[in-house]
Amino acid sequence: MNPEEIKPTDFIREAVAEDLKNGRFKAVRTRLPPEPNGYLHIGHVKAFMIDYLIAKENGGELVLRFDDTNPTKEETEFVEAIEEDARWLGIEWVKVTYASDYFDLLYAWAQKLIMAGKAYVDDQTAEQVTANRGTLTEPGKNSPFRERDVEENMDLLERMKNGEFPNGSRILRAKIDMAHPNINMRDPAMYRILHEHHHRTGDKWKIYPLYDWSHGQNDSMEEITHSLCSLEYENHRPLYEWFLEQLGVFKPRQIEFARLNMNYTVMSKRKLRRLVEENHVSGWDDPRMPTLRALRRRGFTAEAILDFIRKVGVAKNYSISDVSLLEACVRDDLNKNSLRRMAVIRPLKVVIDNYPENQTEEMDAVNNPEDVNTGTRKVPFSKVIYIEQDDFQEVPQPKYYRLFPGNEVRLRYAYFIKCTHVLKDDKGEVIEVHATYDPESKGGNAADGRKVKSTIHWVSANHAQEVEVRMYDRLFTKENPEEGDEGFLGCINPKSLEILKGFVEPSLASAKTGDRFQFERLGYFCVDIESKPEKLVFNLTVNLKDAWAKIEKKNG
RNA sequence: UGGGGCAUGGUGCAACGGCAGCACACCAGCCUUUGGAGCUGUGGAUCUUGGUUCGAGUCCAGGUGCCCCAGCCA
Repeated sequence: MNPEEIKPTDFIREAVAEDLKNGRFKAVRTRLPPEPNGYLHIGHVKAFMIDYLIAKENGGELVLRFDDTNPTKEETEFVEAIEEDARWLGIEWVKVTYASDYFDLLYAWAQKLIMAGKAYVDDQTAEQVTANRGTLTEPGKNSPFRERDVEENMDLLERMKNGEFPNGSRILRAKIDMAHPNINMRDPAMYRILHEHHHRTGDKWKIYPLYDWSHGQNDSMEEITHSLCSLEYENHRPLYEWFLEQLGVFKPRQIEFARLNMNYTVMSKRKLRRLVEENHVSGWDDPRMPTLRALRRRGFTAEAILDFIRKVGVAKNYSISDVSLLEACVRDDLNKNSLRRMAVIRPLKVVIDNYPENQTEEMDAVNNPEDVNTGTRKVPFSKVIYIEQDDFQEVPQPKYYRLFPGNEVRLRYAYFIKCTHVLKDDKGEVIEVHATYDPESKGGNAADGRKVKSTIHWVSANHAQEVEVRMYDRLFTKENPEEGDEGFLGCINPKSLEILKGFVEPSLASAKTGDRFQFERLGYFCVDIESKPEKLVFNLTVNLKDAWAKIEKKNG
């Protein structure tokens, strides 16, 4: 599926269509404004797709603009990572720009505002500025420096720029209204002094613009028509528009939507960073993380993620999407598109007593029942096989119809077998199951037409390859990890990673990093980046739906 | 208590004054060489109180609940 096939309708698309119809804008240009200070996660995808698709659907353009106004936090490393992740999603842009590309012009615009008496240099300390801002219910107080004349303001700003003053000693502020009910309008800061090296402009600048003074102006300079952002910027829209009106420049339209939240995970950069830095996960690409690199490593496809984003929709409601919808999307994609293989991840040995000692047969197995074009393969069968521990019960629970003493089941693509007896160790654990097979049932159907209730998967002990299987579960045990006293670190799921040694059929020997398969009756798996030909490593992407697990749960 | 925003099944999103619908989840059945997939079906929602209207989830008024804003972060 191509991203452009995803065409939902929503209030933003309606607004854009209206703007085109009534002539407010003649074409559509949107921008993607990531701050290069972290890796992209699934929450970003929603915003990215809104920006990308709305431009695309309207025959417009998307600009990828890195919001690099804070040199203390941003790094080039993230610029590359973000571009790579966005490309993986299939997003296309007409050009890459940086907020820092516009520092010179922006400075000139600030001077323009000073000349118009709309901005001033404030010498108050940060504490004083805060104290004089007022509160939610009380108005603020004017700064004693608010009425400085134009010449002095121009001179001071120039000297701030040249590095004559230490960090924090002065700021440039817009002159609006200290009594405004919207706190963002109480003479917001435009420039702060920061003697910092910038990843692109080096040491040229000693002052850096703040978001409110940079973003809208950059939008205007690039003639962005629709500046789409999350709900928390709704309070900033009056300021966004004020600057543009004072300047008398091209005025884009800002529209806000609810960002993506998901249960059983955390999305904030700060929290994700803690997970990494405190070693709760192995890194930014640990398959349990919600980052795009992690999801990719885990085996999620871009198509599945895009499908999820489409199904989640766009609205202004604060909402928390269900991670099970994401899982449903990836199952849906992988069901249609992944090759089936047999693997046993919790092995139990089965000896077929009446099968010839040194015989091997090659069984025909379907590669993907959802896509006959993928053909078949051969799977070796012999006297000793492994089956899943779950597929045998010495004393069967109600409704359990897999293997148990006296019961007959089908070995997928092989024979019917019937359990005769078991061998146990000192502790009474079943360590070996014995069975007999029906030679007349080769391929999986009995000559006399009798039926079995269950089909189980298997691998031939002598032919199987031992592999590592990493079973993942949700990183947190609580739907909302942020709530409660212990915080998100207090509800990390101790079983979010389980490393198993399993056996896979021989055809998997040549599997390469990134290859995806369905291990029949278990789930979808992806070859990990740490996999080597002599030691294959598979990650669980998502399990198959498990009807038996539900019955078991109901049974208690 | 100032300002801005949002309230529809369990979750997310539709319905633009005219039979409240879709997806995921849930439940039941059919089918099945994956207890997968597929197919069929059931149940379940308009925050509240008034008003306008032949008719209100939608319009109006009041109430309630939740989210955002007092960084020289974005």
